Amino acid sequence: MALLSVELKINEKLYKTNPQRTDLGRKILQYSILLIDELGLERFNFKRLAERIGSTEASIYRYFENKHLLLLYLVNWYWEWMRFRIEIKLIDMEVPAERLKAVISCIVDTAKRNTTIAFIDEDVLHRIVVAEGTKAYHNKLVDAQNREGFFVSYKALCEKVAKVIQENNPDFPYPRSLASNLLEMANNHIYFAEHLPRLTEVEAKEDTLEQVEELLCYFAWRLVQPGQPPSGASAKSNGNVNVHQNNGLQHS
Amino acid sequence: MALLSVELKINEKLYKTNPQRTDLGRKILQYSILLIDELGLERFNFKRLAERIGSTEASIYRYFENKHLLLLYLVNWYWEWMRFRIEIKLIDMEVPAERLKAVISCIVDTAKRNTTIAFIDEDVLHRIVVAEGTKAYHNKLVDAQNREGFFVSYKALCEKVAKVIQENNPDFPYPRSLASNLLEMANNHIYFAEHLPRLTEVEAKEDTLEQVEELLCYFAWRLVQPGQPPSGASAKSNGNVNVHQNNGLQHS
DNA sequence: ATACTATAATAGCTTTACTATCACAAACGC
DNA sequence: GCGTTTGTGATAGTAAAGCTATTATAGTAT
Repeated sequence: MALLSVELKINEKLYKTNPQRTDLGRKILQYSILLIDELGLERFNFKRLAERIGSTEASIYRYFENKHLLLLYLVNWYWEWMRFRIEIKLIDMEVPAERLKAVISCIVDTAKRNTTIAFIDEDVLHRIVVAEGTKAYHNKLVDAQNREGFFVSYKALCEKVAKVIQENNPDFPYPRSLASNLLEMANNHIYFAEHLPRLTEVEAKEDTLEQVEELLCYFAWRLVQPGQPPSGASAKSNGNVNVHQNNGLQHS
Repeated sequence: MALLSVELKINEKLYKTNPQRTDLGRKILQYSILLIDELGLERFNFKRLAERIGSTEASIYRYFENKHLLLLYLVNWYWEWMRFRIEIKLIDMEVPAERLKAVISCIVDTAKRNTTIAFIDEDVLHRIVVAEGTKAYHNKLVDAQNREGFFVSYKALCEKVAKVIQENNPDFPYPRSLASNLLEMANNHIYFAEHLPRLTEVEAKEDTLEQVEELLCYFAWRLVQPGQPPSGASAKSNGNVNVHQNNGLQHS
C-alpha cells in the first residue's frame, strides 16, 4: 500500500483547530504520540511538547483545550483506523468464522506498521492505547463527553464486531459484551505480558501479538459456538457459608 | 456478622505511617474514599482532603507520599478483602462448579455492604475501584512498583481464581488469563452499563450486579467446559485481502 | 493594498504537588 | 518525676503544571 493520504473523520468538538490540516497541527499529533509514549500521560504536558516541536505552549493550546482531549483525539483516531481496516478486510469475505477471525486479527495487529499515514506512527500510537487508553473514558466527565459524541467511534467499532459475532451465532446472548471484551482484552493482555506477567499466559516475546490473537480466537470460538444452553450455569449458590470461621488469614 | 475488627495486611512500602493504626490515619482512609468518589481522582488532592477532615496537607503527607500511592493502598485493600472473602466462602465447598460460581459471586458482590469495618465504606470503595482501579497499574512506574511488591495482592487473587478454574478443567489452557479477565470484566461492565451502555448488554438497573454475575458465569462456563479442542479456531486467515478497494469510508 | 490566518514571543495568574520548620500535647520508658 | 518519642497542627515557601492574554509578524487570499 503506497503512501496513502487518508484523513480520518474525528469528532470536531475534540479540537479547536483541525490538526490534520496544518503543519503545526500534524507535528502536534506526531510528536505528542512520541512524547506520551516516552513520558507517560501524567508527566506529558504541552510545555514539553512545545519545546520538542520547537513551538510554544500557547500555539498548542490553539489546537487542543488540554492534554486529555488530545489523548481522546488520538484514541479516536485509533478506533476509526481500526474500524476502517476491519471494513476493508471484510470485503469479499463471506464465511462467518473467517470473518470473525479476520476481525480479531485486526483488533490485535492494528499495531503492526502497515501503512504510511505520514505523521502518525501507528506502532507507537498502539503502545499508547494499550498503556493509557482506558483513561480516555475513566474520568468524571464521561457522561458529558459521551453526550458530545466523543465515544461514537468506539461504540461503532464495538457494534461492528458485535455484528460479526452474531453472524456466527444469532442466538449468542452477549454480542456487545463479547465485542467490547475482545477489544479490552487485547490491550490488557499485551500490557500484562509486559508488566504483570502473572496475570496472563501470554508471554512477552517477539510473537506476543500472535499469542494474544490466539487467546482471543480461543475465547471467541468457545463462547460463540451454538449449543449447550447455560444449564450447568445455575449451580445453586451457597448463601449460607459460615463466614465466622477462621481460616488462618491475618486479622487482629 | 457483627462489628468485626479486621486489619488487612497491606504492603508496608505503600505508606509512610500505617493509617490503620491512628485516628487521623483511619480518617484519611475513610474520607479519601468519599472524596475520590465525589471528585474523581484527578480533581482529588490532599489539600481538599485535609479541609474535609479538618486537618492539614502536611499531616496527610506524613501518611502517604502522594495520591497515587494512596489509591494503590485503597485498591490493595480491596483486593485483599476480596481474597479474604473468597477464601472464607470456599471453605467446605467441594463441587468445582459450585466453587467457581462462588468465586464469581465474590468478584461481583464484594461491592455489597456486608460487613462493618468501621472506617471503610465498601460500597463507595467498590465504585472507586470500578471507576479508577485501572489507574493503579497504568502508569510509567508499574515496573518499579511491581518490584516493590505493590501488586502481589492482585496477583495472588488472580492465582486463587485461576486455581478454581483449573479444578473445573485441568486442561483449560488459559486459567490466569480467564481469571484476570473475569476480574477486569466485572468492573468494566458495571462501568459500561452506567456510562457507555452500548458497549454491553448489562443494563443499569437495581439488579446490575446480578446481571454482571450472570454474564461472568455464562462466559466462565462456556470457556471452562472440557471438550471441543479449538479445531475450528484455525480457520485460515486471508492474508491477501484487497486493501485497495474503496468501500465508501471517508478519506480524502 | 488590505484583511485574514497561523504562529511566535512574552508575560502572568491560579492551582497542584510537595518540603521544611517550629511548636505543642499525649504517651511511654525508666 | 523527667526526658524522649510520636502524632498533630500551623505556617511558609518552592517548583511545576495548567491555562489565558497581548502583541508582533510573516504568509495568503482577495
